[in-house]
Amino acid sequence: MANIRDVAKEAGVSVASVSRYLNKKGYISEDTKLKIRKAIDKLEYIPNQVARSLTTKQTNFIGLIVPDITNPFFPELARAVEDIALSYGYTVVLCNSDEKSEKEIHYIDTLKQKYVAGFIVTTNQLRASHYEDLNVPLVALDRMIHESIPTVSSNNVDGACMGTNHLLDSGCEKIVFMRGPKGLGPADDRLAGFLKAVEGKNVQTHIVESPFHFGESEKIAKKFLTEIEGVDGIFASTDVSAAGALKAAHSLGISVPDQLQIMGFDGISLGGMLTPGLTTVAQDIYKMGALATRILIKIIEEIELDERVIQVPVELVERGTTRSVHR
Amino acid sequence: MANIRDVAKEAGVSVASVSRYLNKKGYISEDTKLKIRKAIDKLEYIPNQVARSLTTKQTNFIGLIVPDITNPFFPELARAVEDIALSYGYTVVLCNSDEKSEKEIHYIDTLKQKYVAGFIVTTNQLRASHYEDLNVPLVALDRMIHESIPTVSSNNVDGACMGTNHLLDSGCEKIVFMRGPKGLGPADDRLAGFLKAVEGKNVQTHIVESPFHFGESEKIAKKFLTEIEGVDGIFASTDVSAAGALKAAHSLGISVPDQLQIMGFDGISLGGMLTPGLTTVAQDIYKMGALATRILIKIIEEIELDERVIQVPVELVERGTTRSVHR
DNA sequence: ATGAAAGCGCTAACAC
DNA sequence: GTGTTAGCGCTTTCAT
Repeated sequence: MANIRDVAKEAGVSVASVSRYLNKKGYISEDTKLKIRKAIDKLEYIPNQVARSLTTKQTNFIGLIVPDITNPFFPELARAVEDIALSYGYTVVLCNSDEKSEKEIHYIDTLKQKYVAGFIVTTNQLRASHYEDLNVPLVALDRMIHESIPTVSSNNVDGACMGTNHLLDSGCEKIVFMRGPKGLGPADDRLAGFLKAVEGKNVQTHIVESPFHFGESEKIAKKFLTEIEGVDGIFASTDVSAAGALKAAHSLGISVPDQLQIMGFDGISLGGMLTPGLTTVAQDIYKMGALATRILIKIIEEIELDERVIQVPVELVERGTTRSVHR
Repeated sequence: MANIRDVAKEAGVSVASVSRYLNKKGYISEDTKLKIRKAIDKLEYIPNQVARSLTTKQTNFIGLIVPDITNPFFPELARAVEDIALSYGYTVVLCNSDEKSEKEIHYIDTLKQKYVAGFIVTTNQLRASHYEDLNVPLVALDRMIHESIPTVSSNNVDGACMGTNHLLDSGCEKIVFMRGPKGLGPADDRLAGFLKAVEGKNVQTHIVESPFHFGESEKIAKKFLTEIEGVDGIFASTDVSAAGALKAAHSLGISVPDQLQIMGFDGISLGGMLTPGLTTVAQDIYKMGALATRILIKIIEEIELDERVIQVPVELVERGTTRSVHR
């Protein structure tokens, strides 16, 4: 493996020139450029990133922290992040925090020590102060951590409104809203949107808390579907929860969408795999990931940001768990 | 941020002693150990991994290469790998090759350059020679790359046999086997198991090729379900494919399991989310990931391996897409 | 425009 | 046992 010194020798120039050439910094004559290029080709030289990092205190790694890799929403997001990162020459390190703050801290510490270029964080187990002290480029994705940190998320309030209205338009009169964990940004916002949409309307509503987890959601849905009489609509804060609710309905012999309509939120591909297909408020997952990554890279490369907080619009995807409004 | 020199000075010893202490190499007296420990505590010293890597040419990163992060099988595998890796002090870099050999090469090159400790590869876009030249610890997971490379996989042949027999026992007389991509180890093995199981039995069989992708599988299943008369059983090589087949059946108004029984292979949690629940040949995904990681770490740390090729047993999980044998 | 040389923080020979 | 010191491969002042 050739190193920069070999290249310099081969080209008959100094290592400093080679370094300048590599980093496109400072002036070098066309002539030496050519010589260096030739030497690099000949020796098949590849710069050693580790050595470089030691001086620059930076790598081209981007840390992506997700709370639950087995929730399909996050792999879909990760894919987008990875795509964009790759196209800019960055490599993403996917870290699954399992919703545990120790793991999150561990990853942040480890990666920071390794001079990661920045983080994209889709979780918020930690207090905002923890991130603020970080002193490494950071963008929050899906969930806002703190106003001072650039954030890309969906318009959760509007999305939840939209979903609720669709349920209302389809004739629901007794809706259970399965809210996500308290204190979780998107979960709170979706609840807010729901409440806003039902306010003053002629509907009975119940709010039930449920984690973003299939099995739990199924259990919880089964419970309230048996305990509460006449529920004809469920709005779950997440597609995974909606899937649980759908499963619960099936196992109770409740027919969807005839007796019960179900609305999800996320737009993950799981929704299309279920039967009936899940009607959902779809986020533009790819766009969210892509946007967050572009923003992070701008911060890393010290390019001015146009906006620090971006809300990506959502879209209603009608499938089989709701009755068509148009008939 | 204190460095090793600061610690040495604070403790009144040389940097070499501190280094020895850190790496538990060579002898140092209890006395200096104590002094060093104190200095480290006082200065809150954390060794710089990058500097360390520059000399040792090794990091504690493990590269995990998966072909498709949106296929839930791989996140579930990744979770296991990550768990174990973390417990041994390694950090996993999850790379999604998207089944493209360029991306796979890119990741391997990039990470190798960064002195990754080793790779766990669950894909095989590249020729075996590519991996052999790698000269970095490597284990193949789920798919065998080459006999010379330690491998952890499921017993795909037996699993497929088991699944087929269950279909046969449940009364299937005309089975379509949806085989995975040709040349893909597990796909070929599962087909082999199927063929072995049906051999000499009184069944009609059709082999259809389908990628491990929901949408494609659905389309393909729809096609053969309309074209081939009287199919009463489908064995899909993957749960995701099975999910596609189930969806196809539903949309054609074919009732499962009464008219058509479906068997999957993988045991991912998606199977339980569907209605009816997917009967499947379940791999012990967590165990596979854990085993592969332990083996890789042994190779990295130059600990003797007991076995180089491990087949993890599979298990039949009966859910609703097949009729119970026991009635 | 180009080169010499001093680091970056650590490891590992080698000497004592 | 412990210390000195020469790298690891690169970047970056500072001269020239």
